[in-house]
Amino acid sequence: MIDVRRIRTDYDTVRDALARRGGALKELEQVRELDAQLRELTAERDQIRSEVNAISKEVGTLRRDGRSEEAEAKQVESRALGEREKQLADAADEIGARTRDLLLHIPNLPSVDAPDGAHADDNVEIKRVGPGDEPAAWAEHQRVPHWDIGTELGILDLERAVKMSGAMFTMFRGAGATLSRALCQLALDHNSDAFEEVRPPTVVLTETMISTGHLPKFADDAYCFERDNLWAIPTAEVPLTSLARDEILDSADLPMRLMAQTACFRREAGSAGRDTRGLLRVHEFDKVEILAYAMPDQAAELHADLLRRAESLITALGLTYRVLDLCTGDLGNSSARTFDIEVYAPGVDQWLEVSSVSWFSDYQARRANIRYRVAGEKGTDMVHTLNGSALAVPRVWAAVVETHRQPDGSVKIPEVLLPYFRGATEIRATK
RNA sequence: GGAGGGGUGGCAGAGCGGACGAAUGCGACGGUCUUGAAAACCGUUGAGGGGCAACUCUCCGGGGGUUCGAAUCCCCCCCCCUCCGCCA
Repeated sequence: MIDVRRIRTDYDTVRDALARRGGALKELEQVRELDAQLRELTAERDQIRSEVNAISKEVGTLRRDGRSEEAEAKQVESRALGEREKQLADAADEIGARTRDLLLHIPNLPSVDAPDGAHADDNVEIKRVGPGDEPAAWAEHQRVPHWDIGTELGILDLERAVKMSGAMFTMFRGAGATLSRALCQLALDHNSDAFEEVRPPTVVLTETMISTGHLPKFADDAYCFERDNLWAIPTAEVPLTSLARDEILDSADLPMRLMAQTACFRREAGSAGRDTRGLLRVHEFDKVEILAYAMPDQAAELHADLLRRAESLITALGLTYRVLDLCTGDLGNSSARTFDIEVYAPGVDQWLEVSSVSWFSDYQARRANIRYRVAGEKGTDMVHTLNGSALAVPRVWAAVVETHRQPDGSVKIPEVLLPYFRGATEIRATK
């Protein structure tokens, strides 16, 4: 949520910032109008409440002194005020609810540093490591799509996954499952120097989904257990961000860094028919997420650190990648600035988004009511939240298998993963 | 799932219709004392909204109700504890 007070006091700046990402100007204007009404109503309501409170005190005194007739008269007076108060309160509640609902639908303001642009084509590539998608850089044996490699080596069983769960569900087998697990473990081990490992619930309440900005706007993208009013998380960002919900953190504990490996569930409602083959787009996948709560002046450095950490994993796996600075038009709803990491998968000849490293400023914190206090100082402020995928399994799995495929059809296991492979150094067909 | 007990400030814990934003204790902070510290003593100490301010409103798990007035009474829900049942 953006701050209503900013809408009140700095409307033009807010409007211009929002305009840069092409969003919700109508809602913004409505919020401004409703907020003005709301303040009038609550001021009047509070005035009446104040009178009622004063009268009630008098009634108490009069009754104690046995002057019940005078008390009676005061009660009648107060009763009349009470009716007016109720009208005002109802009106205020109604407008307050509408304001909040609008506010929940307004995206975050982009950072001044985020490049302008309308869609993905306008994202700015700021870095490229490895040969990229130069055709000459890749050998023939690396030009095999991962689903074929998976079948050849018996490490990917999509057919049976579909039998169990339907299209866009996956199953790794044998060394393929080991690879999946090894990737997660590598990511966790790699960040254990600074991040607390968490194993959160993967099914959460509606309120938890609202905090991160995944509801109410994007309900169609998530799986819902209607009978129990629970949602399957699309990313560990959801529970990890709610971990501190409604809490006031001590500045000494900031930045607070958390990481978690979880399954992630996505309905991919808008993308039927796209990337249907293989592991490029699936309904359930494992991911290691890294996340931080910070004070505003710590945020920039943390954002850079999260990106560095995500990059170094990709580098360690020997993959080619590029980093994009997302333009205002392509920014996620809650984000102020996002860097995407895309790895190049030679077998399918595609750049695959494997990590989004985002800074949410205080947008999520305001939704989730997460504040901090500086010891000895008065008052509290909203924290900033940041997060990124350290490693998302299926796409990285695909890129690893395609990149490291050998001329004889086997897949060489990257050195950093060897500790997790029980002595094996390559993946070969078992029969 | 069944029966009973409970949810109050950073923590512990009183209050069960008016003087309660809430006793008391602990903790924390400031001061006195001390070479320094401890102890003792004195004082301060929740969050949020509106208002230039004076000031005012809201919050005692959540929501609704009764009342001139609710932490206190009534209804619904949630959570925690104990016992029983079931169970990876």
